[in-house]
Amino acid sequence: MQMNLSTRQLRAFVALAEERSFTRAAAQVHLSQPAFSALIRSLEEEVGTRLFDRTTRSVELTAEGVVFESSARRVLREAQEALADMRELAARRRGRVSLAVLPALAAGWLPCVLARFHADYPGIELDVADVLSEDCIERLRTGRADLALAATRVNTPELRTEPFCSDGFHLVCRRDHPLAAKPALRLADLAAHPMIQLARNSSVRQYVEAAVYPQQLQTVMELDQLSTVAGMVRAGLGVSLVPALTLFHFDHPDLVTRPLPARGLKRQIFLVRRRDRGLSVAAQAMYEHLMASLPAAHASGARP
Amino acid sequence: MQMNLSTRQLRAFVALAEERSFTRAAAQVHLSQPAFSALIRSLEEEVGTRLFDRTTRSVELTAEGVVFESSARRVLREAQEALADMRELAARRRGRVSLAVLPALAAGWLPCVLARFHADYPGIELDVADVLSEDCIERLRTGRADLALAATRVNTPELRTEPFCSDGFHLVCRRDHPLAAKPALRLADLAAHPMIQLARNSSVRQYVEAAVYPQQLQTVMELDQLSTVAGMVRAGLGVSLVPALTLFHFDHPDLVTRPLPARGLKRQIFLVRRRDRGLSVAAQAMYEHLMASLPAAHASGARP
DNA sequence: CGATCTTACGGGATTCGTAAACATA
DNA sequence: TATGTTTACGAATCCCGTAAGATCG
Repeated sequence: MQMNLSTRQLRAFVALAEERSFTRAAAQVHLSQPAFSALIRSLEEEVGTRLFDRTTRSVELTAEGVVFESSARRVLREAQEALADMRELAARRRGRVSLAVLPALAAGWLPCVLARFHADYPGIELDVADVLSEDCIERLRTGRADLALAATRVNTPELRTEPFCSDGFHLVCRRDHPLAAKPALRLADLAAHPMIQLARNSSVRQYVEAAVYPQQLQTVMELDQLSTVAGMVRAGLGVSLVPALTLFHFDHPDLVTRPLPARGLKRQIFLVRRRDRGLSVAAQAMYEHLMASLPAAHASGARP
Repeated sequence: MQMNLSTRQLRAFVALAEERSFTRAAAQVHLSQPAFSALIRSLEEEVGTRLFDRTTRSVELTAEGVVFESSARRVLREAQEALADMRELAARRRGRVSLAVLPALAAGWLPCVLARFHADYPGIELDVADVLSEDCIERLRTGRADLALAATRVNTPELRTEPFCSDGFHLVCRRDHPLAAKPALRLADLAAHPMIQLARNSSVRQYVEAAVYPQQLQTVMELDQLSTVAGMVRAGLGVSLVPALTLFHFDHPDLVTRPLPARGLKRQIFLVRRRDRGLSVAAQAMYEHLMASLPAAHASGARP
């Protein structure tokens, strides 16, 4: 009892039920009248009974046709809606993208980028998690994120990593600090000065420690939030070393930021995605948009 | 943006979503694998986007495919249900017939007929109105009845009448009445005896009056219900003249029923239906069943 | 007789299955 | 290399439109 039914048959049926004329209904569905007649006949065979009583002068629904009409209209409408929904997704007029982005990028660089994305695709919902690298990866793994911008390279069978941008480090100190005016600033110059550091599990800290190794820095304090770091530096407790993308935190008249030579100390930002499944249409649009919006190599960070 | 979508495509989609393998899904829908592949491709083109991420090793729904799946399943299910319902109607396993039948037929003859009909088509609902001829016709005209068995011939552009059966008349009297034993009973013999009559708007009364015209009968009483007539006759108030199909009302030891000669006094029962619309499948089945169950010409009426 | 549905039929597009090519683990 | 999907292609089928036929008012 394998049946087949097409929306064309249903459209023809509905048209005929409305027009009560093969000729007019055929025109409505852009078919010759005999072809239309055959279409109705095929539907009646499928259904197993006559749906219309036709004489040369009048066309009327049979009792069975009346019963079928409501079903036919409902099925047709739902099919059309389903298809229209899919086409909206395909046309990127609707959809949803979930991002997991390092807080530094999320606060400084991302807002303008997403604003432009939203202007291009106003119907696509955005879900941004501004979390540390580790959490970014976890969200990707559990499917809560489509794309992640994180600082850790992941090479598992399920995740795919590609370089996104690199981020030079800058010294942050008070305007009156000796290093603020030193001509050729180098990493080694920092050893003599007390440092305000970020927490050990932050990617920034790991980059810094790796860069000076085996040398060690004088850590006067460990903090979680960069805005707190800014306050401490302003208070003269020490200097700090942060990626260029986070410099907007230190945009203050009392503070000076000075770039360090990129070689040796440069953190890499990666774009990570799942390997097993492709990107949704919306996520693909986001991917392309992100790739076209790479932050300037040594940018001082866009302000929100 | 004229779209077309067939249940075959939806079945293929659902099969592939379940099986996650073109080969297995193709087998499930009885298609060669390449043909199946083309079917999926056609659906994806219709929808406007990829629905499956396929590598040679794995087939998975895309994000869009996941969205489509629920719609596809719903549309497919509703289409199948609609078609199954129609086939049940066509197979006469379900349906509904509305009859309008003269009370005489409805009480005496119809029950056995409908019992057999119901045994043949247990899924078809029956709606019987046991009303007088006039009402039968009215129900037909307003669409509340599919078929009517009435005593009046109707020849309008909307109704079609065909003879169904004829019904001879019988005298009903008490066993001790003079007419009970009269050898050759004739219509003229009744003139001398007081009659219990039915109401003037009943078809029986009209037949009787027409048959004796221009002669007149002695009307001692007019009643609406035959069972009341039976009581009156038993009480010795008079005799009565009723169609054979109603004789079951007079099945009593004190009463005698005697047939009158059929010529001159015989009422015709007609089967009436609408002219504009055909019969539903169920009504057609009923029509054929009724035609095959014609009451015996001079039957004394089947007992319920 | 006229308007309208059905049947007949030839041409063209679609779809099928087999076989070969291609891709990934 | 083996499994499984896509491509290639000839054949069968289906579907369309034109033209002729049938039917009811």
